[in-house]
Amino acid sequence: MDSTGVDTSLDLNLNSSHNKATETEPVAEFVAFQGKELVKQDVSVSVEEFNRIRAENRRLTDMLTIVCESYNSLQNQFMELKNKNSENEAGATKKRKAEAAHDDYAYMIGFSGRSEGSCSDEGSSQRPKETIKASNIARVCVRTNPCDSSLIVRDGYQWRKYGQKVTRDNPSPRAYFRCSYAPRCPVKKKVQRSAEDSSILVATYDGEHNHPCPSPAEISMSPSHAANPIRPVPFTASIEPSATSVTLDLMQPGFIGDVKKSVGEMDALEIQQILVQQMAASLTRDPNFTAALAAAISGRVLEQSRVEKW
DNA sequence: CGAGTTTGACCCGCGC
DNA sequence: GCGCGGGTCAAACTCG
Repeated sequence: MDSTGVDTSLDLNLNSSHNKATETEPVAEFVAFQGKELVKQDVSVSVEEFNRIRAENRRLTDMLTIVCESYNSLQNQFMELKNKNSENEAGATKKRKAEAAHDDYAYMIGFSGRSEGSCSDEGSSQRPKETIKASNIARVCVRTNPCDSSLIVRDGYQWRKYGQKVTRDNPSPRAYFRCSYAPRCPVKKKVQRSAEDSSILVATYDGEHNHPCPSPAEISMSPSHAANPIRPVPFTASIEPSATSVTLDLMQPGFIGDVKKSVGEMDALEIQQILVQQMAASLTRDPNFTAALAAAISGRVLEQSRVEKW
């Protein structure tokens, strides 16, 4: 937190004013004067501090209001899409186009999970090979900088790219990754930009890791990560100042189970609760977010105090 | 020099 | 049976 800098500078100013007084005033007068002055200074500093905290509190409240409004708007969009999707499912053909529409729906809400047979629409169109293998498919989307063309989704695991392909329904290439942390880990990951919004990366995880998450030390020991360091916490919130991307915390207790559950099986309240929990947990636990928030707030406070001085 | 990435070729399942 | 498209392989290449 940089906000301590504000207090330090204030203290230094106060001290310097006292020093000036001691140089010019006789001792007796100074003692009496300093007594009153100290009380005055304390009160004014306290009031200043109080006002500062009140302003900070007001700003944080405003920010919270904005976040809540954004969340509500997203929630409304999600409900609309959900309704639309249920209508589509009622009269939908089992062609790939319908499947793609369902995928877009999954993209919009940020994640989707499918357990085998839970999605009647997709289950029939899946290849048998996939149906057998894909007992645990989770989809995660991550908003990234549109200028950034790399198909890298930082989730804390070590991935080795083994292929890339341009698919028919999406102009952007799809990258194929295997978990390289454990030699026999069966997990695969496909990463592709959303066809509708190129700033959204859609990662599809296939399978379950048969090993514990890499520890921070192990991640940092890895040469590839030393060159391109990633945050070692799996699926944690990641907020980049340039891109302002938020990744849902999929390793939260209770979330994995929900990911495995089909979206259709989750009721609105359940989804809402999960989203709220994930948003709150992701924001509060991420040190980058708290640091960025602190920097922004302290920056504004400093700017305002400078303006007030003028 | 080793590990990771790129990319064209190949394999396999599905739909017609 | 054939063509299409997604997924995987593996040699060449890159980078630290």
